[in-house]
This record gives sequence, structure tokens and C-alpha cells, in this order.
Amino acid sequence: MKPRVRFAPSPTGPLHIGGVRTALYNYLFAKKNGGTMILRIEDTDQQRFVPGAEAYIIEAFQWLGIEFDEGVHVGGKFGPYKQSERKHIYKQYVDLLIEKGNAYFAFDTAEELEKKRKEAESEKRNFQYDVHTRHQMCNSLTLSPEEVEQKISSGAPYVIRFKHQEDQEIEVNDLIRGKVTIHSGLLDDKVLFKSDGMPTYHLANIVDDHLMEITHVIRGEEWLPSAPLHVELYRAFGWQAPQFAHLPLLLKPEGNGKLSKRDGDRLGFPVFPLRWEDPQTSEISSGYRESGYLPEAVVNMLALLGWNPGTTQEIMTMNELIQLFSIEKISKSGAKFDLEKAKWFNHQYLQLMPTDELAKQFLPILSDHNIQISTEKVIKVVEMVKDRIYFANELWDHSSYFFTRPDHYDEQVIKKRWKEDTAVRLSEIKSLLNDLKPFDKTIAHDKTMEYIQTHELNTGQIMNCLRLSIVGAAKGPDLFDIIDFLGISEVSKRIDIAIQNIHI
RNA sequence: GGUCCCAUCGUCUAGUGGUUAGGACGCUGGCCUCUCACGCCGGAAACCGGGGUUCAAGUCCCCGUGGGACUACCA
Repeated sequence: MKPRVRFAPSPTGPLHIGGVRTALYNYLFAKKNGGTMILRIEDTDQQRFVPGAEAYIIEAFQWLGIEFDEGVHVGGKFGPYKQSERKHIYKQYVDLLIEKGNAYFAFDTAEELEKKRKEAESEKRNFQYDVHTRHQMCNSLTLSPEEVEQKISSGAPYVIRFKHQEDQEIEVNDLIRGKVTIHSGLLDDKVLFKSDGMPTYHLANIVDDHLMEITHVIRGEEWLPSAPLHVELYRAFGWQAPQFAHLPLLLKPEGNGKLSKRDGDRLGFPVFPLRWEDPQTSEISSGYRESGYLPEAVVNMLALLGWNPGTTQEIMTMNELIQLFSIEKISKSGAKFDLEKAKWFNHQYLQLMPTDELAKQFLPILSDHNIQISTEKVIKVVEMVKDRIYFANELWDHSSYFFTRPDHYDEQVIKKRWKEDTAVRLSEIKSLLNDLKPFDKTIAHDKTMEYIQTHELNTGQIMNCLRLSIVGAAKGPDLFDIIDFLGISEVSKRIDIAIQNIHI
């Protein structure tokens, strides 16, 4: 049977990078096995709904290259794929559970429950609505059928809770962790159906997964504690449960705990794929896309955070990831996000990118600096400097001297290299270069070296000063490549300007 | 507090009873070189602790310890 997997976010804000990884693993698993990838929107919490979140999620996956076979945005024969549009479906299933005696009505108000919790807390106990306490509460287990009937028909608010078995060992078979066992008496009678007429996640996800014929539930480890409830729900319905795989969490880079929204901008890296502006507060959260990351790099980095193919290969395309992926190789423990490694991945992908494509990204930056230049020349420059950049937006810093004269000269270099006779030497080299007709960079190099040798000068000292006057700093590709690019007349001017302005 | 999960270099990890405990990021020494970067060669750096099981334990078991998640009419 071909697997059917789903990624099921709730539209409460931008998609967290941990969620992206969960979706990625689902996708890799589906594609590897010729299965189906589904996007389902879990919007059963009407309070937390955030406009724009759904569109954001879809756009993020488009950017990342994670494609869905079925879902809110693409349709499919198991729709609708948005839980708020499936509202009518859930009621009949929860009724079925009540009929079977696996669920019951509960009329306790939020205040009463809160009071119980407070009481328990003051006695250092824990209040839980479960096997042990449900007989002291106000529900269809303690009330007579007539009272229940009367309350419901009078419109009293109620919820429907799952009735756990009293004395059973419940087993969850997890593909990553193996067998997880818990005693049913320890589980609380979770609300399945809220008083607003909406199901909770627990009910909706089981009903939908069943109806959508989901074969594998691959989700974050934060769901592990409620997995026993889910297997109990499948049992109660008499349905075959899907296979479960609970993914290790993505942790903060420093210290401990789950990577959260706040960590990113505090520590200087994005926690979201795309930039997000909160519609209520206008608060901005940075995104990988806007920070200059390539989607391939983000995917590659995320794939390796909690999984690896067991080889030493690190750079992998989506297709390679798909071929190599297996759930067995997912690690059990949480992975700390590593910003340095993320940058390294981006650097790798930037080097792999065709130069003309990278040059194309440079064009708008150049026009921001009022530089008018042919695309061919930009490609030449990018070719020369690309190996030292980690992000496309660093291109200007590493190549501005190709387009504009240096506006200052590195003090450190002046201090270390500029001597009393430097101005004279540079003038002589300048005229030597000007005598070359036509100009040839190899000959220029040889002539310059010859000059240095015959005058018994220090190569490093002269060359760095020459570079300083042309580039403004001790950086960049081969100096004669730069001279060749700029042309001898521009270079001569730069040498003159440097001689005039640099004093020791 | 309760329940569950987890534990190899600083970080991501390989390792499925016998290894000089491997790789990558980062750090670092050198080479290349006019400089920066790339590249190449090298280095420092880890099995949480204690008990078992076994001829042999990073690897299996137990107990600690540490970390994490969950503990809502949120997902």
C-alpha cells in the first residue's frame, strides 16, 4: 500500500522552522515510497485564527520546493482539507463514541475546573479529569439520564470527554522510539468536543486521518504524550490506527528548550521560512528567504537536523534526500539549531549556483548603488569574488572596488606596508604598466615582478600597496585580474589618488 | 509535582558486543599566495555517573544524574 501522509498546521501565525522540518520529513517519506503528501489546515480553534497564516504556509512550501499532492490549495478527493469546513462531520463521530460508551457529556464550567485545579495545587496534588475524579464531577456519568437530557435541551453548555478505560496498558508503537507504554488510569479524559461546537485537535485529527486514509502520522515529539489517547480513539472507533513516528524536537542553539519564536531574532537568525508581519501587532519576524538563504540550503540543513543517511555526504539535493531518506535513520534526541552550519550550507549552495544566475541577483543591488554596467562585466566580477561570500547580499562588500573608487584606505595596511619610497615606486610601476601596448595581464605581472626584483624591493610590501591604492584594502582576487578588469587608465588614476591621499 | 521521551567532541552526527571511537560545522597550526577567500595537509576536542550481563560494553539491562516534552473547552 502506498503511504499517505499529511502535514497539518494550524493557521495561528507563521510556520515555525520545526514545522517546516516535520513537513519536509513527511514529504521525503511520501516521495521515497511513491506515496501522497497532503496539506490539511487544522483550524478548530477559532480564537487563535490569524488571517494570512494559511497563505503564508502555502507560500513557504512553494518557496522551499515542498509540493503537496492533495490539500487546501490543490484539492483532492478526500476534501475539504480545512477542518472548519468539515465541522459537520465530527459531530456524528463523537455521537458514535457516546453511543458506544467511550465518551460522555460533561457540564463542569471552566470556573469549577479552575477551582479544582487550584485546590489540588494548594495540597501539592495534581487535578486531572480522569478515572479517579470523573465520578465527582458534573457529567453524564454522575447525572441521571433525565438530568442530562434536561440540561442539554435547556441549552446548558457542555463538552464531550473521552472515557478512558480503567485498568489497561496502552501501547503506542512508534517507528522512531519503539514501544511506548502507559497505564490508562494515568490518562486524563480529554475533551473531544468543545462547547462551541467544534472538535478538539484530538478528535478531529483522528477522524480526518481515518477518513483521509492516512497511513503514517509523522509529527513532532510534543505529540507523544497524547499519542496513547489517539490509539485509544482508534480502538474505540474500531479503526485501524496509522503508524506513528514522533520526531525529535528542534532545540535552542544555546541553553536548553524547544526552539521558539523569540530565540531567532534574539540570537540573530530566522525561525521562520519567510518574513512575517503580525497583522495585529505589526511585529516583524525575519525569514530565511529575506535573509538571503537559498531554499535548497534551508532544506538540506533542516533535513540533516535529526536525520542523516549514514554516509559522510552532506550536500544533497531534494531528489537525493528523497532517495536516501528513511524513518529508521531519524535520531531520537533533540537537535540544537546551529547558525554557523546553516551559513556554511548556504555558502556551499551559492558556490554551486551558476555564476550568471548569481550575477542576476547582484544586478538590483548594483542599481541601488547607482552603478550602470553591462551584465557580462557583472558576471566577470561575480566569478572572481563569489568564493568568499556566504550570502548574495555580501557581493557588494566584496566587489565594490570593481565599480567605484575606494573611498578610504585600510589603516592597518598603510601602517604595515606604506613606506617613504612607496609613492615613487608606485608611480614607476604605473608608467611601466602604461607602456604596455596592448595591455596584457600576464606580461603586466611579469614586468611588475621584474621591477620589484631589479630594485631589490619587498614583493609583499609593494604589491600590497599597489593593491591598497586600487582596492582600498588587502583583499580580493588576483591583482592583475582586477587591473585588467578596470583598465590601465582607471588604475593609473587610482594610483595617483592614493599617492595624493595616503600620508605617513 | 505527575506522566512520557532522550543522553558519543562546543554543535550536527557515524557507530547495532571486539574500532587507533569516524565525518561535518566551528576553533586552530601549516601549505598555496601580493592580500582576503577558496583549496589542500595537520591539530585540539566526546562515549553523563554507578552497578550489573559478557572472555569482551559507547553499544545490552538496572539505578542514579542531567536535559526535554506534555500536563487547556490550543494545536
